[in-house]
Amino acid sequence: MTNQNISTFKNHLLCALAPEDRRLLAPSLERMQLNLRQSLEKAHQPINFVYFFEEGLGSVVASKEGGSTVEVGLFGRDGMTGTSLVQGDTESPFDCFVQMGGSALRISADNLQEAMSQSAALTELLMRYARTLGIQATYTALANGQIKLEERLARWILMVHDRVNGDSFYVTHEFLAMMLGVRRPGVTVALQILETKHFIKSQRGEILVQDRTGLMHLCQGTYGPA
Amino acid sequence: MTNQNISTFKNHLLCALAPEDRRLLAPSLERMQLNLRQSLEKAHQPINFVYFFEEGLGSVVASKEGGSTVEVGLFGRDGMTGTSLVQGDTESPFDCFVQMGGSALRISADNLQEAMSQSAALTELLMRYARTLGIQATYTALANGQIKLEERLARWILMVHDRVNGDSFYVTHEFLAMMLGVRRPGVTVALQILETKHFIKSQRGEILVQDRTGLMHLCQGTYGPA
DNA sequence: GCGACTCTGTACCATTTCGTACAAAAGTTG
DNA sequence: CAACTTTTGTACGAAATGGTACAGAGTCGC
Repeated sequence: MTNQNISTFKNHLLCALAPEDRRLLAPSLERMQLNLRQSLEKAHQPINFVYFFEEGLGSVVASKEGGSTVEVGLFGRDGMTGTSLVQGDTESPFDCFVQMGGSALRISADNLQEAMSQSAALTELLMRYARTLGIQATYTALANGQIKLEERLARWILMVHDRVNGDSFYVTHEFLAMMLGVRRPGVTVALQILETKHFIKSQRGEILVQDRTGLMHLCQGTYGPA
Repeated sequence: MTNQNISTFKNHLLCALAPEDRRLLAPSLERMQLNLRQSLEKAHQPINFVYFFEEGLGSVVASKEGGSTVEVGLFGRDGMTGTSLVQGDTESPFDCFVQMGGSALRISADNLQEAMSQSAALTELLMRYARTLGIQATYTALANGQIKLEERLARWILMVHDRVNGDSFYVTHEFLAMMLGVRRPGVTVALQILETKHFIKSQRGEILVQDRTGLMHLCQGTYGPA
């Protein structure tokens, strides 16, 4: 990667690498713009590139026959796509796309695998992240099975808030409904409830987080061990 | 492990090992009886032993504050406990217990880690299984969010059927309700629906699978890519 | 065989969520 | 500003699920 000061990676994974591992990856990394809704992985299709997010959000979504979907993974500059690859598979059973635009450093699957074969520390770091994302999905299974829409919404808002600059972000009810796999008017009402409790402020296309603690309590431990 | 013909492992993972990897593990393996409801891992506590199931079923369950639970992982002789350990952690955020009694070969965490450090093939095999279990949990997230109780029940029955000898197995509505995280009478009614459709026969404490294909269709693709 | 216990079937009402439709509000474009 | 699009708010009945209670059926131990 040209002209990149390797000590200034914005991606947390790249940041956590030892200098020699950074040097190992750097030449293969290429900065890419992430456009809203851009597909990063398609279910059951070979993964060609892996993206280390710098800015923006990515979603992993699972869908049932008939098309309805739920988000099962969410990441920003704390993470990456392609954890399937990291875990030794060539593809994922789920789709992955850009939920909020931004930028990422991407690397080809081949180059990543090559680098992993050369550095156990790199492999271990990425494996650990793959595990983290898996645990997140497992908590999502718990949340989907056990808590109410308004509580799942609180959980989702927290997860996004963690991965975004500042206390507000932009998203429509329609989109939220897709991610949670619920009815759009249901989201509208649930947001009103959270607003009534003064946990958030919600305007057209925007959500402002006001009380993280309140949101946390709503999640009843499904937010994860964090 | 004494008196164990290493070519006759009943556990699919152990079975899939190359002879030298079997020889590596065999001395550390110890056959244990698995008693109903026995705890194999406790959330957020160090894992001391890993169990390769030969007979019986194990469940990974997640619970929210207040105690209600959902099953997020299910395995039999196809799998093992301790995938967290395999993935480099010392503990899991979820509980694991024996759902149907049987037997397992167990190994201490230390011995397993030692063996993994000596055999890349062993490590890769167990990693692959850890990934499989993660994917199963992710499909559970999809199922919990998108399909109805009677359909989730169908999915659960299929998963158990895959891991059990014969077409019938023993389980109470109460227990099923716990695993699915729903109300007990809801299970009773859902089972009646499946029975009406002639997909299963249900008697006191027993479920007999009659039509896998029918059950599969009900799952709407949440059963997994299988 | 009797009593105790476990498991299942059923009922009732409350709550949550769905499907759908439509109107109001906010933004965009010409 | 007018027309159009997008987003949000609201309403209504239907379906799914929850909480709870209780009766009947099956099983077990004595």
